Amino acid sequence: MDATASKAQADSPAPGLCPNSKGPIECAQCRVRALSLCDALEPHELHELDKLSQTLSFAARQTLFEQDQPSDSVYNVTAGAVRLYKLLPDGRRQVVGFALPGDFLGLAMSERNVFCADAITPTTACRFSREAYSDFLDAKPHLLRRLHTMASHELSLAQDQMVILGRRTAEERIAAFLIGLRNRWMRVNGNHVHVLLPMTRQDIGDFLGLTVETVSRIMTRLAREKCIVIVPDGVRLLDVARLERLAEV
Amino acid sequence: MDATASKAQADSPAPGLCPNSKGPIECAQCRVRALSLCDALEPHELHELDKLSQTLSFAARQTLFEQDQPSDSVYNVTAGAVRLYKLLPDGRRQVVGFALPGDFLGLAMSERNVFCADAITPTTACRFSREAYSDFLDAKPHLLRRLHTMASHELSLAQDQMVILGRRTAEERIAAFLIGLRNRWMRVNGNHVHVLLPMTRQDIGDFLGLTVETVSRIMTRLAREKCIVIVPDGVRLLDVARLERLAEV
DNA sequence: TCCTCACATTGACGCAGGTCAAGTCGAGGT
DNA sequence: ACCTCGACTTGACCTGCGTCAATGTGAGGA
Repeated sequence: MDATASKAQADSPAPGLCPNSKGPIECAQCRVRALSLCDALEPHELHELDKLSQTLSFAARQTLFEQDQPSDSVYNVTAGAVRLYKLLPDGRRQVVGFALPGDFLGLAMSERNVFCADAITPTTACRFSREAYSDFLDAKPHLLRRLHTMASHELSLAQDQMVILGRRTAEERIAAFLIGLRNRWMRVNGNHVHVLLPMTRQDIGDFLGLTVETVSRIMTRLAREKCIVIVPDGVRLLDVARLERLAEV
Repeated sequence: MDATASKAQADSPAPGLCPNSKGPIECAQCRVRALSLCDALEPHELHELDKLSQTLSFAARQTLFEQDQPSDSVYNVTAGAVRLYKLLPDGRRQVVGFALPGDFLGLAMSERNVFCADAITPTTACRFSREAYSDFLDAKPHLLRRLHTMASHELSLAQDQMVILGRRTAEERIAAFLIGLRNRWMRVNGNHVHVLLPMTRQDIGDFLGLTVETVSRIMTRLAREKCIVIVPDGVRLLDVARLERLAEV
């Protein structure tokens, strides 16, 4: 995850990005292609795409883009983890999602970003200018179709999250979060029980509509009840069946 | 709103629809066209669309479609109001949205419905078979683009709702709901202060993650504080500025 | 090696909103 | 005119989670 390149960048919200100007990785060799939008493309199209994209590295905490700013780019996350959140005027925060490798940021199709995005861990992403991306889409209706399918899927996930936030207890929220994240990591690294949690408890709380303290208490309780084990970089799931029962849609 | 036709139908979840088989209204004359997906079409395309669609009437409480059932149709609501909701196994309910005239149901692009939809008031809607609709889309990339823009917008609204559910007080939720609904009705009927509430308090509660009692109490309080007036079919907004401050972002 | 600082955990206590229980009101049916 | 039934309101009480405060922990820096 290219720590040295990331290290060179300021740990500030100022976007001091570090273009690798299309380093060693070509779209055709991309590790996360099968997970992402680009999977809809033919080899010759991937080559076109190569020329439009730029590989960037972000240090932990570095901003990809900020809410309400003009949205001039779209991104495909290739490594690391990104948190997406909205801020209220008084500082309350709602995390609307976490982007993992293979996830696409730029479904929004609006002039300005509707949320902030910043790297949780050192992260690499493919950047496309919105203009080039839009032209490319116009030329490839099947890509647009795939994009629309992805947006529909996102919408459905957002609605599931509405159920979680509106109608579930703290314990159910944590269970749903762990199961959901496990299923997403499985696509990336295949692991069924070891769930990486690169985000802080605060991030989890802001995603689930809970406080840090509640997240911590519930996780401790689940651990005490032998449902999970808390490990340095995440949790190991012991009783997946019980968690799934709690998370049950 | 064709009460007699609706009346003939069972007040049950069984879909006993009443096709008007394209009665008096042609797409070109449709009152809600400017608000809806179809606005992206040329006159000759509207004529094509006519042949694919079917106008249906639904009685209050009648089901348009149910969660997890195969999704064989998409709808464009032309009159009335529809509630969209998800059910948890234990009966808890989360309303994920309300569809008003001009709204499109069928962005989901999935094999099965991801939520239930039923009419709140007598409702009319244009129905398209998903197959015909999908073929039509394939032939009209600009329509797909418009659809994708709509889906993106929906996604953004769903994320706003996540903020409401995760990080706002009961009073702020009600204020945001009233302001949001006012803005939507304005597009339909132009009224700035009279907000129709065809849905029950229970529906509002299930949308905002509150109980009926809390919805009722907060509305009474806002009325006592001369912020709104509760009228038989909805509310009249007296202090829009204050509501907007409460609802802020 | 020790210091620092952000993150995490834990405990004591408070309150917004949930729960339970009466009413009130109004539209439809007979 | 009366009855019914669902929607709405209101009050009294309770509780899950938030708040506040103290403490633990471990990675990075001097």
